[in-house]
Amino acid sequence: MTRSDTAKSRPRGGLADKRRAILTGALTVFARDGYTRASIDAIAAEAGVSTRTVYNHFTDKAELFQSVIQESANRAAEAQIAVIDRHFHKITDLEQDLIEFGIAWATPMTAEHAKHFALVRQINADAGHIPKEAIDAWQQAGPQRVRRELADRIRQLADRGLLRGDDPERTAIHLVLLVSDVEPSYSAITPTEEEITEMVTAGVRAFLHGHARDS
Amino acid sequence: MTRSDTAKSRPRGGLADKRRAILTGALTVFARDGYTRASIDAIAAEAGVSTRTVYNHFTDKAELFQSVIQESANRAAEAQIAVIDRHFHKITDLEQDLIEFGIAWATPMTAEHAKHFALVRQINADAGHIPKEAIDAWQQAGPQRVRRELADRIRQLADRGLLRGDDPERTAIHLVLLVSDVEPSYSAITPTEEEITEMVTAGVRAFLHGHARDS
DNA sequence: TAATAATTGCCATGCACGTTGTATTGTAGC
DNA sequence: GCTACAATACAACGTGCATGGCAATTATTA
Repeated sequence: MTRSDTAKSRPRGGLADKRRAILTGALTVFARDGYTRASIDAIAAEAGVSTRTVYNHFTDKAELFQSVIQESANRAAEAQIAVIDRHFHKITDLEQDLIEFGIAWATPMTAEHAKHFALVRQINADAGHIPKEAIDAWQQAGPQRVRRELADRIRQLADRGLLRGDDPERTAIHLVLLVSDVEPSYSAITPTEEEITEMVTAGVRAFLHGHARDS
Repeated sequence: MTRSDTAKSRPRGGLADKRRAILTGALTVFARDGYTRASIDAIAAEAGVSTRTVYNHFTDKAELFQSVIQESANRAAEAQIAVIDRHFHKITDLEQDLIEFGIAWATPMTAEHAKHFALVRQINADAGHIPKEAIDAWQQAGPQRVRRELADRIRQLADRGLLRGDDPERTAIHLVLLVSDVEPSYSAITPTEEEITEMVTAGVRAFLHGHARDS
C-alpha cells in the first residue's frame, strides 16, 4: 500500500523524455532531503517513473546525483549570467543600476531557483563524501564561472573609472555577498519585495561607499 | 569483527564524564557525516563508549543531535564573543584595529572550530528535517546572539562618530561577511596566514570605504 | 566490604533502502 | 499487424542501522 498511492498520475505511457523527468524529480528530492535521505523510490515516484527505469538511465545513485548537481549548476549559472548581462550592459547611474542588479539577483530566490540553492547547501554539507572531481566540475560550471563573468564586468567598470581596479575577483565576491540574503530559508519566511529592496540598497551603498563616517 | 577493532583504547573503566565524551564524539561524527549518515555505532566508537551507553544518556538519535548543536552553538558563540570583546575594547586606529579583529575572527577556522562550522553547514542543509523549536533555540544561542553583540559594539563606534549609525545590525552582518572566507573547505585547502591577512584587509577596506573610485 | 548505579557485550527485531533479475506490457516504426 | 526496444510490476537479496532487552561486570558510595 506504499507503492501505488505515492504516484498520483502515472498514465503509464510516454516514452522518450523519461530521463529529463528523472533529473527534475531527483533535483526536487535531493534538494529537499539531501543525498543520503533521498531514496530512489521517492525520486522515481516524484518523476512519475518506475524505480527500475531510474537504474535504466543511471548506473548509480551517485551518478544520478552528480548528473543532477551538474545540470543544476549549469542552469543556475545561465540564469545568473543572464541577470549580469542584462544589468551591466547599460550602466549609467552606478548606484541606481547596481541596486536594480542586486534586486534582480536576490529576487528569483522565491521560485524555482530555491531548489537550486537548497541543493547547493546539500553539496556544501556533503562535500566530504562527494568525489573531488565532481566537486571541481560543479564549481567550475557554476560558482566559478559566474564569478569570473561578474569580475569581467567589474573590470570594465574599473576601466571606465567608476570602480577601483585592484582585484576585480574579490570585488565581485564582495558585491555578491552584500546583495545576498543571509539565513537560508529557516522558518520558510519569504522576504517581501520591500525588504529585498532595502537589503539590496544597503548592500550596494556599503559596497560603493563603505560604512565609515567620513566617506 | 567490525565492533572490537574500531575502538582502540577502551580501558573499560572511567565512569562519570561519559556524557561529555559522547557529546564530543557525536560532534565529530555529525560534523563529518551529517545526521543521516552518522550512525550511533560510529559515534559510540568515536567516544570510546558502548553503543548501549549512548541510549542510556540520550533517548533518541534526534535528541542527541539537538544536544550537540546546542552545545556547539554555545561554545562557538562564547569563542566569537570573546574575540569581539577583546578587539573592540581598545579601538584607536579604526582600520588597523578592525583588520586585527578580522584576522582573529577568520583564523581560528584552522583548528577545533572547523568542526563547528561543518556542523553549521549540516544544519543549514538539513533545516527542513529539524524541528523548528530546535532551529530557533540554536539560532538564538548562536548566530543571533553573536550578531547582537557585534551590533552593540558597532553602535558604540557610531556614537563615537567613527561609523554611520543607521542599522547597526546590518552593518554587523556586512562586516562579518566581508572578513569571512567563502568556499567552505572544498579540497581541504587551508589558507595561509598571508592569504587571510590579505582577504581581511581587503574586506575591512571595502567595509569602511567601499569600492567606488571617488571614495 | 556491601550495596547501588552505571557500563558493557551480545543478541534480537524490524525496517528502510540500494540494487538486480525477470517476465510482461506498452510504444514506435516498418 | 509485427518487431525491437523501453518501461513497468514484482519479487528478492543483502545490508546497514536504530532501538531494546538482559545478564554480567565494573565503578561509586556508604
